[in-house]
Amino acid sequence: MKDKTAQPKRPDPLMVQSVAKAFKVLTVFDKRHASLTMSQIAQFTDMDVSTAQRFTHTLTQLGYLRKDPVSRQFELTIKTLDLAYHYTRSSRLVDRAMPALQHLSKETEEAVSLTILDGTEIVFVTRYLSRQMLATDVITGSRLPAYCTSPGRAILSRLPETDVANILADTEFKAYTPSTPSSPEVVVALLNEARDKGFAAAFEEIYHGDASIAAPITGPDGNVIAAVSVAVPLARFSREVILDTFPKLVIAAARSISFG
Amino acid sequence: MKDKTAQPKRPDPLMVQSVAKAFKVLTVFDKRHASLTMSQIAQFTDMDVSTAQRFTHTLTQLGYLRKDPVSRQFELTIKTLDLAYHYTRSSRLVDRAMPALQHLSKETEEAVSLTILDGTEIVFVTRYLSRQMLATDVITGSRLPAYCTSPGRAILSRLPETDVANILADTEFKAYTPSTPSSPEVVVALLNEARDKGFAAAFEEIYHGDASIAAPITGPDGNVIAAVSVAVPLARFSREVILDTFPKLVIAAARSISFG
DNA sequence: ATAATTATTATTGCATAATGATACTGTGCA
DNA sequence: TGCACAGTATCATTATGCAATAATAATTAT
Repeated sequence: MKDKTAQPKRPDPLMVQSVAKAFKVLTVFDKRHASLTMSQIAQFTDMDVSTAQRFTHTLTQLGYLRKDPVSRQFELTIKTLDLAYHYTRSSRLVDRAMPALQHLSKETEEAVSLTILDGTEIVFVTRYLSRQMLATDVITGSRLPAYCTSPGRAILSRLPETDVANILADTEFKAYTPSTPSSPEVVVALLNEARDKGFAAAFEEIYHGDASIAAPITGPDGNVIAAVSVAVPLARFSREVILDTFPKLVIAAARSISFG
Repeated sequence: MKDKTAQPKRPDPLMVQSVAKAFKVLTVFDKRHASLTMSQIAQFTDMDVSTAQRFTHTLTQLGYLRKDPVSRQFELTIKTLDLAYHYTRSSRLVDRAMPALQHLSKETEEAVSLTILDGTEIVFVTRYLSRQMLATDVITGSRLPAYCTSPGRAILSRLPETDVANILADTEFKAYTPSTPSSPEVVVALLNEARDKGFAAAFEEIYHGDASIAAPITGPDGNVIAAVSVAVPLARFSREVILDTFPKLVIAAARSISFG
């Protein structure tokens, strides 16, 4: 660089571009794109082919991708579980939540979860299924929109109003079912109700036939950090029985997990 | 590069060094090191401090690390679950295994797992716990040595002898309990038995009071690709009952999952 | 409270790692 | 058999990532 005043400055000089590219390659793989050729990877990531060659080679050497020698397609490897494992294993929240989640799982015999808010979504950190609820599309790591899930609303109900407004502003409202809340105003009303009652309830807002009850978990400083929830099928419980049975159990679990 | 004959050639010119460094930073976090300062990261990864600064900054921008503003320590974020989620979600094996695992979970009411061999270890891909078995240290992503686990030996029993010899040569034999196999010879004998019977059994080889039964899952070409297992506590079942009850269920599940 | 020490952040010149272009090789198909 | 396309290997170029270091902030010792 000869004349620095004439050259455009790097927007973020600390950013290692190659790392961002590597994750761009890794995150192109999902259920719809389980296996991809190098040309496809280059295409989807908008990289030059020789750049895609270098990153697929590097990620393969590191063990996060593998290449099928016959079809010449790349796919994620089991090593991708390692980071998630270390995250879960090093989480004090998960450690602290285990006994209460197990207890709640035994009490309710339904699907019990610990979830964390991330942006406009909740992420399922820990899940205990039950013999009545094994066939589910929601697994550890699954993300669902916060606005139309009981854990999401449980967490949002304890956030400052400005935070909630920002999150709802960034939220894409989509009618998963006729019961999905359709606007920020509707959600805010539900949040107020959740705050008043100490728990959030959702009936068939994403999946038909599914209901769930969630309560917020707070950290040592009183701020909300997660939610504990129970998912139950409307095929086996009426709305009244759900609202009479589960909230107190979920609230008790959330309280025992909360710090302070 | 002026004179290429004089310059030492890069051992692997396609390798993107920065990506390897980024994963070195990410994988320094585990249960013992849940939170680390930038200086600690530099130390553990053997990097210069300004290099550590760049990579922690980059990984924070990408969302995989977060920095506690008070303690100035970095930790993994929930976004680390994303890759694992995409891996699990895009796995045809997991898709195919789900119904059989759920069925086996209901039949047995014990901890049912799908595991894959990776190097000398098995990795737990999918786990169904039961109300009797909720408190466990083994979660999705956990790794255990193949040589002293029933899924590990189920898989090893179907591998070519040279592969098995190499894996056992690379294995660190450690006496987790008095029942842990102590040498390759002992393991090979157990593998022969597993091959003969079509399933592997392990009694208290890693955890006291734990037993497990596993059967290998084969791919379309007949090669072993995974194992399905059930873990049961010796507190509730005798050795005889375990060996009489579970093998046929696990073998049936493995068979229904196997391709071809 | 202050000084010393340590850690972190910001900045810079430069060497080389990463880039894009492209020649070469391999594969599939009409 | 020839062609089209994908993948691999190589090369000149340059922008990125590097280590050094100054400045700043935080922690520790007095």
